[in-house]
Amino acid sequence: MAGYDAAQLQAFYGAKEAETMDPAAGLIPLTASLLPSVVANAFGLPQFGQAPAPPPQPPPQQNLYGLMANQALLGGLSCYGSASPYAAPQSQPTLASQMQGLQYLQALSQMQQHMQQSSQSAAAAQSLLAARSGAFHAQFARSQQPATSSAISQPMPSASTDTTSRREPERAASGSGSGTTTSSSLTNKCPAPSYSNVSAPYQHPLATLYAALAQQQQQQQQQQQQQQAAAYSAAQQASSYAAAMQPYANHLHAAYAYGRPDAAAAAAAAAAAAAAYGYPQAAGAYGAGFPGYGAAGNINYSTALAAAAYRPVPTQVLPAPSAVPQQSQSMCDDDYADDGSTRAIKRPRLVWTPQLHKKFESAVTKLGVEKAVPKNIMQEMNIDGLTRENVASHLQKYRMLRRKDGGGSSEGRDSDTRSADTRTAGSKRSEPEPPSRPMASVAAPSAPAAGTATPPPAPTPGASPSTDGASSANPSG
DNA sequence: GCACAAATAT
DNA sequence: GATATTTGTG
Repeated sequence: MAGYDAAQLQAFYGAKEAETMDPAAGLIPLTASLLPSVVANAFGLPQFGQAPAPPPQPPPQQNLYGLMANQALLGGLSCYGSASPYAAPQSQPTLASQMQGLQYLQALSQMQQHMQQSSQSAAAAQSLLAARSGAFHAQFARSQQPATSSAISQPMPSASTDTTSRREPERAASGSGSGTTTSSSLTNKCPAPSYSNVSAPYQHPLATLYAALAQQQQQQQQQQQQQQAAAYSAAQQASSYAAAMQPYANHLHAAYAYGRPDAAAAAAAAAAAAAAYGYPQAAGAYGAGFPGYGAAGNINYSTALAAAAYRPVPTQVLPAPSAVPQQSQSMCDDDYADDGSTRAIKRPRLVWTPQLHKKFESAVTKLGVEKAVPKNIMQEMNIDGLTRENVASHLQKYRMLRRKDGGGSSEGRDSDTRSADTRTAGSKRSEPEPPSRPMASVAAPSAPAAGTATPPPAPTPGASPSTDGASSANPSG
């Protein structure tokens, strides 16, 4: 968010809220400093600093969301509905005619307080989160004995009682594992439709996941900085594609970074999550195992982990496509087109982590150049929530890089398999290109053995029920 | 419906 | 600008 100098703003707008501002902050968010005074002036309302202190928020209930959702970690998450704790308090019955404006100001005040408190108490909150998460996880594991889904994908039961209508990823219909997958799609990023019983803020489904990855990234960066220095240079020479993919090694999309650079909080959350869910933190999620970084020989690949690398935490599922979700509070504005229509639901941005990319590469290599089409790759990868579009997009980039790379070495594999069979509509641009090289990075195609043999180093947390129900569906088998 | 490339969004 | 999603075309 753009910051504005408080002094300048006050000088310019004649704001009288100096006392209420936090001088330490220096930069005051526009929404927290400028708007209140403007609104107040416009409506002839009391100034920000004169407004009665907002009532203390009721402590979050010991519900499932409360356990997992740490307010300190939710600063930037955009999925706040009207029931958000940041919403205007409903308890100032006087001055009815001015209440709306007043409440608005109070809401802003609260929001600012939250922002400040969040950053200050992040560490403390984390320890609490860790403790509670651990306790909860054990408890949940006990109550979910026959759970079919993984602890990663289902760290907590849905807050909504309606679990019958869930929106399967489109690939489910494409035949692979329809009905066998237990997790949700990437699109399930919205909170429960009913906030009535949820006092704690909604946790972004991807938050825990990416937080965990962030933690892993931090640890590994420290551990591997030295190795990478040497390995990376060597890898670059070996494969320009690997070099092109370098950003993956450290990539944590900002969109999922809680909206603010609170790395400490994220890391702490990751630690808590890792502890609670038995993430193999040592099994590098970033960098390690990514071909081209020297650790190729030691893939230490985990299907569950790879899946977790992007799979959301399905705290809630969307209504079935048939029942077009009305513009209810259950929907995030960010999920829809700007026109506000419920028609277009934006797909959450998928980050292709090194693991994910590795699996992608393995699938491509295994399938061969000819059969490496989005659908096949998707099935081969057998990752929950991954859509054909995701794969297609990545494949597009993958091919482009390969081409750009000069398409040198041809590992060939079964390139001879080229037959019209798979070339349904594609005969057109089957590029007379050279066989294509498997990307030196693929180096160890057999290592992960991706789709077929998955049994990876199970996290083996005493609590977590299973590594991943996904292992169930093995489409192309 | 699928694959692909280009356009668009973040 | 890089990366991912969406759209248009065959």
